[in-house]
Amino acid sequence: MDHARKLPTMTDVARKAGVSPMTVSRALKSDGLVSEDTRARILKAADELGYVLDSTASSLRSQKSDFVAVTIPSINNANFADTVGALNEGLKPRGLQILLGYTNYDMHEEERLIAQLLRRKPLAVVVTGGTHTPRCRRLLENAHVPVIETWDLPENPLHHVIGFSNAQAVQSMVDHFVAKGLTRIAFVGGDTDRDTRGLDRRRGFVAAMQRHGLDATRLIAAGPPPISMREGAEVMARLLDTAPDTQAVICVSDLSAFGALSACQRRGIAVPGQISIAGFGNFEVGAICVPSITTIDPSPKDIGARVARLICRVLDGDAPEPVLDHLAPRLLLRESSI
Amino acid sequence: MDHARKLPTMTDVARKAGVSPMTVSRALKSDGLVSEDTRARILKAADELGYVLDSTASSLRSQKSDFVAVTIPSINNANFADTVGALNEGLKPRGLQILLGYTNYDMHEEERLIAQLLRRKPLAVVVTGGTHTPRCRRLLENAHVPVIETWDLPENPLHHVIGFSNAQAVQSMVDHFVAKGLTRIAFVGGDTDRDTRGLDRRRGFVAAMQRHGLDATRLIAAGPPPISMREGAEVMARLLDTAPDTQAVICVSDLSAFGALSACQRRGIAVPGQISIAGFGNFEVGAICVPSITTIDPSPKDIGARVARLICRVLDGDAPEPVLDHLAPRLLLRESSI
DNA sequence: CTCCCTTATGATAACGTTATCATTCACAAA
DNA sequence: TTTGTGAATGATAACGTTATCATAAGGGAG
Repeated sequence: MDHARKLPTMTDVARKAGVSPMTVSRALKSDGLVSEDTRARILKAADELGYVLDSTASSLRSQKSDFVAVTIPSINNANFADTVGALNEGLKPRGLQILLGYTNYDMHEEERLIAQLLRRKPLAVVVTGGTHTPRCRRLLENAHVPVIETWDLPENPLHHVIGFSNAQAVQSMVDHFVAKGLTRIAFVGGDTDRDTRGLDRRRGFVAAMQRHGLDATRLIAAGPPPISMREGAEVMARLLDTAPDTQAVICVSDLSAFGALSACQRRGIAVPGQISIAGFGNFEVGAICVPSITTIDPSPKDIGARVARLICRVLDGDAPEPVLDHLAPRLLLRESSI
Repeated sequence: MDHARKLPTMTDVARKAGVSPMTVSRALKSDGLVSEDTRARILKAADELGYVLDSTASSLRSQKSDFVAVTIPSINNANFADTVGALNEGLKPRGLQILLGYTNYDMHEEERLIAQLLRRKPLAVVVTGGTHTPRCRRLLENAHVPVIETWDLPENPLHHVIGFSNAQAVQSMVDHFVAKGLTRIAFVGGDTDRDTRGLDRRRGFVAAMQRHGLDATRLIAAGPPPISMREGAEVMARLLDTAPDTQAVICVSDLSAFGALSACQRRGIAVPGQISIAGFGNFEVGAICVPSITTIDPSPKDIGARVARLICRVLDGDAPEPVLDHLAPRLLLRESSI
């Protein structure tokens, strides 16, 4: 491509249409303050020149961007993707553009990313989770921008929160199994502090088991996040070897739960006949597979839609108080558990 | 948050550090032309003020952004997510920022998106697929920016191409089944022109069947894209009712293939005993499920990595000629097919 | 016919940074 | 001593747009 050639500017359009640049600016943003035939002439000139507005200059002069910065742990996770997708849909009518970053489940990467994203002067910042490095918190506080923490209930919220308690959700799953008479329950998930949501789920498991006076030591580490189907299968195989009397397995996500289910199928272990399996996240695979997998639905799209609505409210000057939107994920009982 | 307060600028940092703004600018980008103690003083002042560089102003003045615009059909597709993830990794060392947009498998939405993204003056534009609206093509040509089409082999490339022939890949799958002695083969996929890659796969199926002198009319429409596991299951149920003598099913993606497999399992149909199933994309679910699903691996991460490398080369002034990187997806034979 | 108000347009300056050229100073070579 | 060289820093202007204020033309009320 010819990099050398200079792109046409508003001044070029103005000259061609026989008006001032200011009138071009007004015409392009449908100000209503331009006569119809002038506007038509300008649009025609712009089209013929192949003119494209320079958002950079526009943002600099008007001192406002149309960016919303968003960080998620991984792009390749249907839950977070659903949240971002719904957020994107909700922001589209306003012409807002998402600036997406992946932290790779790493708080320091999040810090680096936030520092980079803040340079664009986003209108709002949406982060996944409520645990951040001190410098990351400082950066966000200094930015004087609305911040929304999601997928979690932080102890010390930075600002707005739209999330749920991961620990509580898993406790409800434990309660359900215990009510069914199961006592030898294992938890499959990560044990590093990288995936804080995963750790919260694990904590919820331990707390609930202890509350019921049950042994909470069947904790199977599955390595660093993301914990995929493959890790779920490997870990389940290990569990079947070391603790074959296990009655139920709660997995940190539906993906690892599906892997666990596959491992059982390969060994001819009946699910839920011999062992019950549950996941987290209501991924599609868990609804379609045979048997379908009991899970907890955190409504990722709902989170995204709510974030979008909150951002719109804030931009309208509404919502002066920090919002705390505490969601309650639903338990979905399916075929994989008795 | 306090929106009113003005954020500190380079001038504020300069005043505090007792230097000129120009020196601050140099110090912040590690120009090497600033003495060590001056730089230290400046960084300290910047930190104390909570200063964050304004990329908008920087881009405007230097007339170059650090954006790479990327459009993909859907955020919630592990294949495209893998490509974007690898692309992101490859661009990170250069400090480039991906500007991501979702076309929702709609060429007109792609056009709208490209028009919006070009306003940021991206350094390069990466699109999925090789079919675009005329205006979209015009926009990209006028932008004087390197364009890379991926996941496809366009007939009339805009510029660079890093992709493969979807039709050819499916033909190799048909050839494999025919070599195994199967003749009554069905294709499950969309029939709208929205998902052009899906249509190409369908065309490849028809062409290969005809080449073998076989009946190519077992084409099962699965509605508009994205075609998910659920649609795969529904369509398979329909196929088992209407054409129970089908020996093999090739699905437009592993997701629909997994849905088809589940439908068979619910009906007690043996896979591959009674019917063989194949997918496309090498999604994780197909590798883990029981039986694992025969598929074609388009190496999404490889595509992303290659795109990143090409962009870096172009930015280095290398690669004056349009690059045509023709990849050859591999056939992965698994348990779901004889 | 004047006055005021509305509508359409223009002139000017400014957003925060950096490209570019200019200057200063120290120090080595002649 | 003069001259040359390089390193460190500063002064100025410019990137393309739009906020703001100013102006001109038209039209109805008095």
